[in-house]
Amino acid sequence: MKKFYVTTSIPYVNAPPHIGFALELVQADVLARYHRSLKEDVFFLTGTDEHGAKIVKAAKDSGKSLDGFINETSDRFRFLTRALNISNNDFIRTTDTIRHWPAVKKIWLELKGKGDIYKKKYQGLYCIGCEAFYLEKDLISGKCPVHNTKLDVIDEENYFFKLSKYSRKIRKMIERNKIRIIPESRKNEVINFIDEGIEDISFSRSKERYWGFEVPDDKTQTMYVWVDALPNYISAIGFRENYKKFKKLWPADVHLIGKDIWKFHALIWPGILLSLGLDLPKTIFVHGFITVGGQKMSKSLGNVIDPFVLIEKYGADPLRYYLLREVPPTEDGDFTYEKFNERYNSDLAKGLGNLVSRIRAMADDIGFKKTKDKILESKIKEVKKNYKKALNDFKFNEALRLIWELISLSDKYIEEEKPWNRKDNSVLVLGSLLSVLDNIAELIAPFLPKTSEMILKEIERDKNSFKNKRGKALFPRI
RNA sequence: GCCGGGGUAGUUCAGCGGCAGAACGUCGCACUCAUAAGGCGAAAGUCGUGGGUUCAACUCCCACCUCCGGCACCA
Repeated sequence: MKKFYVTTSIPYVNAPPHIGFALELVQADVLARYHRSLKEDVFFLTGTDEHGAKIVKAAKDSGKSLDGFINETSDRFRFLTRALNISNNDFIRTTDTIRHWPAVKKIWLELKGKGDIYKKKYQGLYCIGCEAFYLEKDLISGKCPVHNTKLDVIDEENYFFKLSKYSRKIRKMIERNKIRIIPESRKNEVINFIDEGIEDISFSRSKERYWGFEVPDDKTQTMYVWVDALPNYISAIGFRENYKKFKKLWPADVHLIGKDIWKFHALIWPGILLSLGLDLPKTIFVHGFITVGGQKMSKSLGNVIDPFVLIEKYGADPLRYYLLREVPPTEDGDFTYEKFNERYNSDLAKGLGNLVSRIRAMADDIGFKKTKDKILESKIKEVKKNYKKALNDFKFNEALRLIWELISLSDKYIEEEKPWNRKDNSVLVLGSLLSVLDNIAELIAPFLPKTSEMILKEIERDKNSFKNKRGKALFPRI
């Protein structure tokens, strides 16, 4: 049985989830559900990233205990997967000392054993307010861009990972599509980046300044985010722990990732894997951000879109539909309530919802005879072929567009055949239409799982009559 | 500054040598099974600007204008 291992990034729990992460979850979910429908053995992982100075600060600001804060925020992400009807098989947390920590520790020791981790003096400009290091070029007239204060020059010894040792090999793998990068345009970006010179990367911080796992055999240092967070993709599937599971699932088929941190996934992560002697992920899919009315979402602008509010009001499927149809898969996409309402009304209420409703009502009144219409069936075949191609290329919006062509054709067919005239062929026309609905339900299942089920239930039939009472509208007009 | 991607209908975008396309929105017509939904039709574009190549350019080449992204240790 073919396996399919798909992951999302693990969002940082310094703030509750916003609609941007909902996008990533939903995209990953379509892939997972689609590959399950192909009878592949799918494993879909998501989780949360919970270490770091910013988390400690966010917890302090919230007045909660650190544990309370991270548990609560991580739970919000877990709830989001439920609310969005995400079919993930697992949820990993980087503070998990049973599943995650042993793997990270082993990774550290193996990397060190390979001679790829070494100590080096590091000098940096540190802002106490931000609890972060700054580069000279990011300063505003020599001061912290956030606090406008002088920075401390800090000398410390950290552990570094020999990323430079692997950069040529990584470049080659990316260039030859051994790691396939979607969209293709990003490929140049990382190759360029590598060509500008790759330095070794710091894998630890001093304990006072960074909250995380302690470096083995060094009580003064904690592990820095890269060596802690990136390995979630293997710690969750039993790296050096559950040999059978790991062997089956690794390498990942797709890592979904936002455009802000994708480069680390294409660079540091392969570096770690090469050092460990493991295969590299097959595909890195990079999505864009959600803007709101063309503006970046931010707390200070007060325009952050809370996915829970939309789900509460309209349900998961309308939000899933919007994210998958309106947002270009690998570009930034815009969210406004106007656009959301427009999509909802024109595509879901007046399109799919109305089609189901009119077919069901007529079939109920007039009757139907199970059959297939040649023209409709050939369109279904064509749509299925292109749909498959679209999904292989991660073109979620295109796949949906194709399904909606089928919906539109069905409406035309009804108009031409006018089954409400109760002609001799009306029962055949309605039978054909019910067959189309079966297919539509199947095709939308990865995108709108709940709606798919509802359609199937709505048209569930037994020879000449329906089993169920006519339901209410799938998508009431807004 | 260097590298890369865009600028096509009111809007979002597709097309990338051979009569400018789709969807949504707008307007009109006819219908009534359906969620006042669906169908048919129309209006709507100097394809960023200027030059060049070609029988033919939105498409190829050059220059320019303009918007956006990347140029690592916040994640």
